[in-house]
Amino acid sequence: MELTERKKKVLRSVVDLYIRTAEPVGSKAITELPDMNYSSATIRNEMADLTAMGYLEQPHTSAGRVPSAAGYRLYVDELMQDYRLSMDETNSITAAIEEKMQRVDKLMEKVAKIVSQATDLPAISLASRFGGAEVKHFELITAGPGSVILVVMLTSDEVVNKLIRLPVSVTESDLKLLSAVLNTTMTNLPPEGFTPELMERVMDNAGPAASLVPVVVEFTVETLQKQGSTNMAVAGQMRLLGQPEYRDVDKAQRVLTSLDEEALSNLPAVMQNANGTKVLVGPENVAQELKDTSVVMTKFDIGDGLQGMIGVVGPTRMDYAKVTARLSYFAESLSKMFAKPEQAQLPEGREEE
Amino acid sequence: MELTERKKKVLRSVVDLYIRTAEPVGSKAITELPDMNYSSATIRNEMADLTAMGYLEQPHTSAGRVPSAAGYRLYVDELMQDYRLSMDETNSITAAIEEKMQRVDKLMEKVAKIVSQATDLPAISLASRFGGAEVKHFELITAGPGSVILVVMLTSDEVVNKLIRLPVSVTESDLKLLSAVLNTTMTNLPPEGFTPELMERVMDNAGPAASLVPVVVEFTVETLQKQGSTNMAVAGQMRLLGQPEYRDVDKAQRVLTSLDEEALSNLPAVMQNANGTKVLVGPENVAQELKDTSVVMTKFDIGDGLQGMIGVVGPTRMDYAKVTARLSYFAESLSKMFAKPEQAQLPEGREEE
DNA sequence: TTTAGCACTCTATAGTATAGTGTGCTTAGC
DNA sequence: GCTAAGCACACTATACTATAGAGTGCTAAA
Repeated sequence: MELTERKKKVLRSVVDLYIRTAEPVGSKAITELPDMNYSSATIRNEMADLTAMGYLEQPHTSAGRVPSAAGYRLYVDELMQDYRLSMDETNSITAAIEEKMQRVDKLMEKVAKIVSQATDLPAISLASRFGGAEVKHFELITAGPGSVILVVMLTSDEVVNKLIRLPVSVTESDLKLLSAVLNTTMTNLPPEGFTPELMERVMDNAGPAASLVPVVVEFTVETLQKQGSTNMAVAGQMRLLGQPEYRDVDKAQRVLTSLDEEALSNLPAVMQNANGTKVLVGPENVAQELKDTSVVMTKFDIGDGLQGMIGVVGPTRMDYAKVTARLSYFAESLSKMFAKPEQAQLPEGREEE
Repeated sequence: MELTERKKKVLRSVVDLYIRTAEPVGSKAITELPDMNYSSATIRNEMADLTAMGYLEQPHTSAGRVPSAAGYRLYVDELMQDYRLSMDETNSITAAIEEKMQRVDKLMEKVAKIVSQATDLPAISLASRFGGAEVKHFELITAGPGSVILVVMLTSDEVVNKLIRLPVSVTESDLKLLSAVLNTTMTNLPPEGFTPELMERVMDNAGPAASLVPVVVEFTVETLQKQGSTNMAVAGQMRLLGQPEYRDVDKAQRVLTSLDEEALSNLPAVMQNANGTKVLVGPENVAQELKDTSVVMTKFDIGDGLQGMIGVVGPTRMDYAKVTARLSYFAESLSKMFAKPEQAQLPEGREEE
């Protein structure tokens, strides 16, 4: 059977209506739409065809139609009308983003919160690093008797520090010597490069401050390894409860629990090669718990080896047009913000507590 | 009417049973308990008395009894049997805690997660600072052309840093001069001490690196102000959905939303003068959304001017004995952990991204 | 090709009957 | 003066039935 223009129009109307009402859509409701000058019988025939083609489903014989996963897919790919963001919406998104954030994890939390607010759905945001960092520069500073501050600057221009307490005091010149040794031998190395042999060699040359070396190495390796990790935040989980398909507490709990348990960690993989906004309709989701749920995701650029992603989780019957529009605008605004040099303070280390 | 021993025993049994079953408790159920050698009629009389005294409530004429808020209060204060943690429980709690954590906010997240797991209820954890910090030491380090790393050590022994980018290069000796000036004039000051006049005076003496001063001051003041803030984490919100009293999605959503929106920020105030574990039964809660909900909280010591608190939110019909036992054990273990010096690495600044 | 008409299916809702649980009260026993 | 047994009464939860309403599919006519 061929998918005529009129069939597409009917399908779009069904999806639109179903998104609005969450109730199965009958033929009469379609005829009442403006721009639909056919009788309900005609629409019924078309709907019967669409059902046969797999785009619609019938909960039971005498109910209206509901879009199938394939129906949503077609809707998202071809039929959906672009949703235009109102000035109010863009303004509030922009305002929310402009608040400066200095630490990636805090930023991700904030972003997830805002996205969730903007879409009234649970939102995920994550920042993953591609390519590991190496150490660019070591510095050791005296900080009172028995205390030394280690400052490590990475190739990604992030700066981390650690307070080291010693049983004995070391002089400033001892530290200077050690710093020099560290900077000549231990910079520009991947975490695997910090072998016991290297450490031994450094300790032999490090002079009186040699006892510091193991602590320095341990901290550095740990830091480098953490560089490869992903920062993820989930926000607004409970907004899912507002959706009629989750009046069933058990169902809601299943989905929400899976959101919490980082079953989402495979989402970045899905986005790897994708560009722009990606929509995963129900069964297209890998995670079993999300088979009944749709995910909309989009990438944005943080710069400095960081790849950001924001996404939203909701019922398959979510307002894809609105959600994708907001998400895209969001991603764009974020990318722009990080491109502005005076705002791009992000990877500069900043410690709160 | 007097509250005889037997009445207390009946009340305790009713609360215990109701906690277990979440169903109104009838007189027959009580008689079937071991150690209850009275007929149902006698129990009925006692229950009628307890109802008259306000400790029990009747959903309707021919239903069993349910504890009132006053009933729970009495139960918590006097009747509750101490719950003994099993080895398994203490072990799993201890194991969970021993994982070292370096940053307060991350630690609070982790703690909230564990507490929620241990109690199967939503959990809150927070760390609030009493007494503001001041700057103990400034240090400026060159980090390649046009980049300077500012390291600030606070009186609390926390270390924070910031990468500053400059349009011009400054020499190491310029930075040394500036560091010295900063250390003589701007240490041991509260945030209000950083007046424009002081800043001007410092800039006059700072030599070629004077342009750095405004950035340094802004960052320092911001950091000091953040010291006073509270770190808070909520975890396991969706566990509330497992409780039968929250089968009603709307009710669950109301409570969960209030958990999210930091309506809990006044909880620390409640704990201020309290010692040990504190239980807030339903209407004793200040927050309107929690009137139907009980909160159990306890304090723990992080040291270094930080006060920790963990708490759990659940239906008034929660297992107070179990929850308070676990919470107290938790708090104790955490306090102990922070008291051990080799574990107490917490306030030593550590930056991830 | 479209549409009007109609019989049919299915659901949601209200109303009714019934079994079961629990109470309060009265009365009898210790 | 307690305690217990018995009984009428109250109320809920559950199943069952009837009914209205919405929507369909099919047929036949325009």
